[in-house]
Amino acid sequence: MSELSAQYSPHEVEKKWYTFWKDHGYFKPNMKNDVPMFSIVMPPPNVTGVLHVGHALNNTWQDILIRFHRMLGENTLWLPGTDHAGIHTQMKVEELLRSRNIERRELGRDTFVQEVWQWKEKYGGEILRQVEKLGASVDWERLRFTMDEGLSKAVTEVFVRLYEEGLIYRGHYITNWCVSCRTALSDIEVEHEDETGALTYIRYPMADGPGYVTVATTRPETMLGDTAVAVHPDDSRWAGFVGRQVRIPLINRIVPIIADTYVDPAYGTGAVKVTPAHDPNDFQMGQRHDLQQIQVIGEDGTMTEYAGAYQSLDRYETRRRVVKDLESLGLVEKQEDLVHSVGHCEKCGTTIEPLLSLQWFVKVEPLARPALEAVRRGEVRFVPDRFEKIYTSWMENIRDWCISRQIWWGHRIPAYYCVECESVVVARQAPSRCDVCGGSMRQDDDVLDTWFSSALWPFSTLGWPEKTQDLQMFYPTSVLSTAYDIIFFWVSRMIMQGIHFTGEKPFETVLLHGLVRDSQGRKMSKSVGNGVDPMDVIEQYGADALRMALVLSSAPGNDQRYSDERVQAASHFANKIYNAVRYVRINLPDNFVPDPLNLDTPHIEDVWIMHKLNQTVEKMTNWLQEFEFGQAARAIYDFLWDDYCDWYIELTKIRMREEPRQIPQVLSTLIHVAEQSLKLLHPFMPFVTEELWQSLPHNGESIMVAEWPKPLSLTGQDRAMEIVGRVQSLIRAGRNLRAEINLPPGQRVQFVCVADSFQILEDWRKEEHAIRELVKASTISWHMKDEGIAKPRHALTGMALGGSVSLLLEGAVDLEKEANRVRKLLEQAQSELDRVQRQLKDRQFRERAPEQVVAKALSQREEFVSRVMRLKERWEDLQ
RNA sequence: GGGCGGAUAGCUCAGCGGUAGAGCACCUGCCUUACACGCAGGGGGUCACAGGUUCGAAACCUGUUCCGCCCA
Repeated sequence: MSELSAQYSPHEVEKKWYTFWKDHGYFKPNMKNDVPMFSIVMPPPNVTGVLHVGHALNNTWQDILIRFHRMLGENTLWLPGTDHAGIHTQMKVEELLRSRNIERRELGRDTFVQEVWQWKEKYGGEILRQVEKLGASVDWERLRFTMDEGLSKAVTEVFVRLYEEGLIYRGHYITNWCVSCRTALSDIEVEHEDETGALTYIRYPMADGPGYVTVATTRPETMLGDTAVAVHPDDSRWAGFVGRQVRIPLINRIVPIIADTYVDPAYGTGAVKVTPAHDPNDFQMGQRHDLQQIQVIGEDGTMTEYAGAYQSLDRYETRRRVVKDLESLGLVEKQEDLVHSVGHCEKCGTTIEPLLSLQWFVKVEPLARPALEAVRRGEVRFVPDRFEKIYTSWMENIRDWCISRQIWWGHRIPAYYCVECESVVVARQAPSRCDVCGGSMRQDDDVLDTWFSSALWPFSTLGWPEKTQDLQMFYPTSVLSTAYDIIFFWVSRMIMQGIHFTGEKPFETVLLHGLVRDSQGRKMSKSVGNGVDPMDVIEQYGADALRMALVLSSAPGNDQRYSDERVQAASHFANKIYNAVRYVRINLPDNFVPDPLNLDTPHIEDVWIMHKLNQTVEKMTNWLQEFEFGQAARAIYDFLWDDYCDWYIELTKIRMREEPRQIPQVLSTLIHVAEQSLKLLHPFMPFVTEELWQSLPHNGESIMVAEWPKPLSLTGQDRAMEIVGRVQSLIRAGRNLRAEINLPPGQRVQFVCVADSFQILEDWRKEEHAIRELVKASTISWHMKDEGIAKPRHALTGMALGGSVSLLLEGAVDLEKEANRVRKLLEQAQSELDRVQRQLKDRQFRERAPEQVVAKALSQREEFVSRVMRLKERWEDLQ
């Protein structure tokens, strides 16, 4: 990049370094056995997807961890990959085909699946290219896809073993059916939303006498499939009715009245209609009472032949007609508005139809028990830990998992049925003939839930069921970083399958991030159109800025809002450090070789900045280990901007001018601190830090494989902090006085400084040059407080730590105004003094407060006492 | 109905036992040869409410109100 440019432009830089890193193989683990291991498997995004801001945040977090641990010298693996996303991908390709007027069923299964593969090869890499743009330092040689040969083998292996262990079974049960996707879904793929519906009270005439039973329902159309009416056995209102029969109107079926404790007597009339084929609770009642199951709604959401006159009508049309027809028979008692929870398909939003069908299930409870234990014992740790409770309560009430999906794209279920005798074989290899009768075998048409293969991701990607070197080396993985909304879908299932099949937990830490919302706090969504495309942001501000902005406003488990201003601020930060390094380089003679740092007789300013750097190193190392990325980012941001740029660099300008002999020492410190802080910043902003690190004298090929900074041992750092602290305070007070009367920055004026002690006077005078330049003084006269110097009346006086400073300017000072200003300062100081006095007079405080707190109060008292005195004197002088 | 999270400066958020912080926005003055994507200075907050614990509470405990999420 151009030497002269005063502005940092990220684009060419980011592209250049990613290629450099990749070509040098830095993304690969070092495969050393004698160093700690650190591994992450990337949560695989959908192949069909494009990167959203949530991915950007998650991948930034992972990259921070990976780069940090890599710089610590650990054997570090970040494994990338994508997920085949069964239903989603199938829908997408179907849509594409439809635009060419082709229906999936016309093509046939094999051709369609080929189409999807072609689509995947062509477009499926898009999201990975975006991950690259973000700067993710993943090992591309280990890229995996859930439908790769090896991973598919793992899926078959797991299915067969679970089946053999009796943990997978097939049966007719009520499942959540999406009439639009035409497939069964698991319970957690259903999203519940409150909707206003009508509660219809329907009279079922008694079949064996006069009268009727009134039942209430929100789904009147299901009455066509009713096979009983149920009441609570203890409900006295209905005591005489149990065992009698009613006639279901419209369909004219005679059904019994049964007693079941499931019925809530407080709800509706206390009598409920029972539709075993269309409601999960009714299904169970049906099992208990051996009721008939009559399916009146079909897979496509229209009525079946069992719906009589309503056959082929849409389910909602049927609802309207049934109510109308019942009304004309005088059988609708009333309709009430009712807000109730309605299930919707997570993928397409269609209202779920509970339907009786033949599906495969995983018996989850035996798998859940050890998974629950592992978390309870702390082998798997959630960050933040409150999510452990959410995990636990879900796992404790776990229900069986419907895993078959009536689609074509995915892992086909390795179950084979004999065409002749209907025997079932579940096997790793397709059997050629039926064992029982020798008939030919047909494979199950369905595929597995995508989450079934995702559950194996931490070990299938490393080669399981083979005992590969990768599996031995990198499993269990170190951290799984993901959003809290897929704890049930994914995290819990990985823990279950991981423990069951490898005998070990799949990861040590589950690190959870929140949702990235839009600037108004709304969830980003395609339909609202409020989504932010990270690629646009990168285009505008660079990946570093996006990363830094996301990290600065994130905390584990918390939602955050995306804001463009934050990204802007982060890009300004990139520009700031670019210019700081530019300053260093401009001052660097050709072929300058930094001196080894002189830590024996160092300059106070150097010790000060080195100590501040040490503190930053310590804080950041701790915070990164605790996954507090936001805190760590803030620490380096503040250090570089406030301490390094605003103070240290400004001080070096003066020192290099006033004390040319020190130039090599100054430059060496400037370079050292820049280099170390670039390393600290590197996990957050990899590109700009590499660019700048390379442009300074350095050892090694790349900052990304440089060593993570350690605190350097120093001497005299406490004194340096004290002195520089006082100097800063004095300079701020002096500048404040100038601003008070709007002095032009260039105009030099006289200052008088009065110290509370000789020590302080000495300390100030050590930094006399710096003070003079930074307050733009023409001259400064230095005094001790009791010297009895002539006190100039035409002055502005301000308070600093350890003394006071006065600006002398004949004619520019309004004495009355100054007296008022001093009085205000005095009042302030007095009230602060009172507060500390009060505290120190309290015996309880002196006895119970920690030593440091009392010491601090004591020194504050000292400071305020003398400040009050100084201000009093000054005020009297002005009278 | 159960559980969880949030309520702090105009906005977005950090702090989570020792005198209230940042970024942006606002006001004043500056193109001071690293940076105007900047510098210096400034204004602005009974830290939702009510009790309690403590020498000391924005922070810990209890309850209340509002907002959001998850589960049933």
